[in-house]
Amino acid sequence: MANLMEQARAQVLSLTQKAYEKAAAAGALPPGVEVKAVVDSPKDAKNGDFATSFALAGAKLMKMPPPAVAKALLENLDLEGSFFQKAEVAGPGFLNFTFGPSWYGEVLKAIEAEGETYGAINEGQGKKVMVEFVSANPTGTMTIGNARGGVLGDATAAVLERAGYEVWREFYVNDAGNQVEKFALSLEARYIQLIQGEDAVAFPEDGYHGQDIWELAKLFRETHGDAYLDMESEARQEVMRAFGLAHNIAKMKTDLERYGIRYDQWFLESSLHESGYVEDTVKLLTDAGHTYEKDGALWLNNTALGGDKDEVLRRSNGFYTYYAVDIAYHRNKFVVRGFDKVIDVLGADHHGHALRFAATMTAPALGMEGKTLDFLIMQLVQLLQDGKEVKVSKRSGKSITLSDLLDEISVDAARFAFNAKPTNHLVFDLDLAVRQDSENPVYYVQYAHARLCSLIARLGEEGFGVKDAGQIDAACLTSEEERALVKTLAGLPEEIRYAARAYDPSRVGRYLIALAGDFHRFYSAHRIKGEAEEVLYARLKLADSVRAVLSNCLKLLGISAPEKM
RNA sequence: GCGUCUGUAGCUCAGGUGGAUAGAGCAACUGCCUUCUAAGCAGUGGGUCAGGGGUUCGAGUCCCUUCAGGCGUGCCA
Repeated sequence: MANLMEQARAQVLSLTQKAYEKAAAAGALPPGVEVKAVVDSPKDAKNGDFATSFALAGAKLMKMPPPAVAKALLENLDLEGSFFQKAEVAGPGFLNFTFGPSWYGEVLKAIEAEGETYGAINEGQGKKVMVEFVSANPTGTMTIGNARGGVLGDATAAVLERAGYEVWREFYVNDAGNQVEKFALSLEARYIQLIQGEDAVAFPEDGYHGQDIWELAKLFRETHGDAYLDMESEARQEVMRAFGLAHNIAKMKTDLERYGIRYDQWFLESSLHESGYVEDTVKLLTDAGHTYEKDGALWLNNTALGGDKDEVLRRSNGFYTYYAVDIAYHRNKFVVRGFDKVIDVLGADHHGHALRFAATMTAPALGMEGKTLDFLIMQLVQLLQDGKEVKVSKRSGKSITLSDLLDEISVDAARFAFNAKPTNHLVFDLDLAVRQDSENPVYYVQYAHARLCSLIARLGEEGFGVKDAGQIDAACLTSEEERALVKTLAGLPEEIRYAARAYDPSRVGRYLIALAGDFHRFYSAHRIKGEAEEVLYARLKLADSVRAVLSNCLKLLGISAPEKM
């Protein structure tokens, strides 16, 4: 798991520190000064591959002008045995370092040695982390918002795996509670209306008005006929609820699999009720003095735990609230199943809940000390079609569903587009996503991969196979385009680290665009076929490394890497 | 009101712990295919980083404040 960027950065720091000590010993700089220096990668390639602000940061303490400090450092700098072949003073006092050929060779060796797992780091150290995402209500179909949540959750999980965590993907199925009752009532009403006409029975005021309920009722009638018409309402609702849930859950599984998402577990909310775990959890909080009774309901004293308001746990009608069940569910995740870290991917309409809930989880009675619960809150998706906003609303039944979307655009395009930004407000332009041309960045990246495959195959036909990294001469890779390409390749492990820390897989998407861009520029500026053999083999190896990394990262995001386009 | 997210090019967005001349894609315009895939490349134009203060060698980035917008603030989930 080589992270050559990190190693190089550390080298700059230690080389500079040694140079300072040597200069101080020689009397060129004042001794004993501790400098908090920063090493970064200059935007402009003219300023080298790495730069340190050591002289700028230390100048004041040393009571010398920054360029003079930098000059003294440079005079005492020894690059022997390092990745660097050159250092110079520039600008207001930066010390700039330039890579030598050995470093380029090392990068290609690392990619070859690690193959499909190149970029992997061990930040997670095998810790168990659960990513819970989508968890759409089984009372309806999945929306564009779920499409985004699906990609965000799945790609975050993938990035965490690459960062060394043991990841579990989970879908929480809300197959109990108020919404499910409304769902059953709505289905029942539609069923009766189908048989006896729309005026036969009133549709529940706060029921689900969507077309999908009609279709579900029709399906029920096709399966069971009119036999349930004369049944007692309560029993009929129970049958219809079970029928509707089973159908919708199966549909969600199918749609998500089509979208490239597979879960380790579909966790049923009802199981928490059936096992008595909700009741036990509430009792735990009550015994610990976190609750009180008011107006016939049982309340959680959440303000005492740091929340902004109290929450009802058990309603006056005796039913537990979603809030109570959610506490039980999270206790199950951490205490029963032993996850060290849990990430919940939620829509922005849940962020108030997330803040309150985080406060609740600090209650010592729940036994979650040392555990981490993080929320990944995404802003809602704004859908554009024909340049106008399409309102997404489940209640009106007018939403565009995930399966509608996948009928329009490819899984690759959808996954790339929804992974374009971290969690903030996202504008999804349907017309743009549908277009299969260069305006769509996914094709820019895939095209680079296809181009490479074709190029390597063509050379192979002519007898030029890709050589081992140890057998090529990396010193041939001297042009600006080649150097930029290798540097981008070397940056993947760092990119994975940042993406994993920030739960931001969109970084990988942007990395792919950058890498594809570097390759296209290289391809336009240089040729491989027909060059002198040393150069040909070095460039061919570079090309093959780029191909491997593009494929690797595309697959990480659940996007295909086509060999032809 | 309070909480929270957001405000960077005409549009959509990047900009680790503060660093050199604020970037990319799209859109507009101009070039480049007898040579490994033109779904590509090169170039031109485009900015009060929402406004105002502050911190310092140095601020899009940190602090304070004002303004504008999304979401939340249910005995819903």
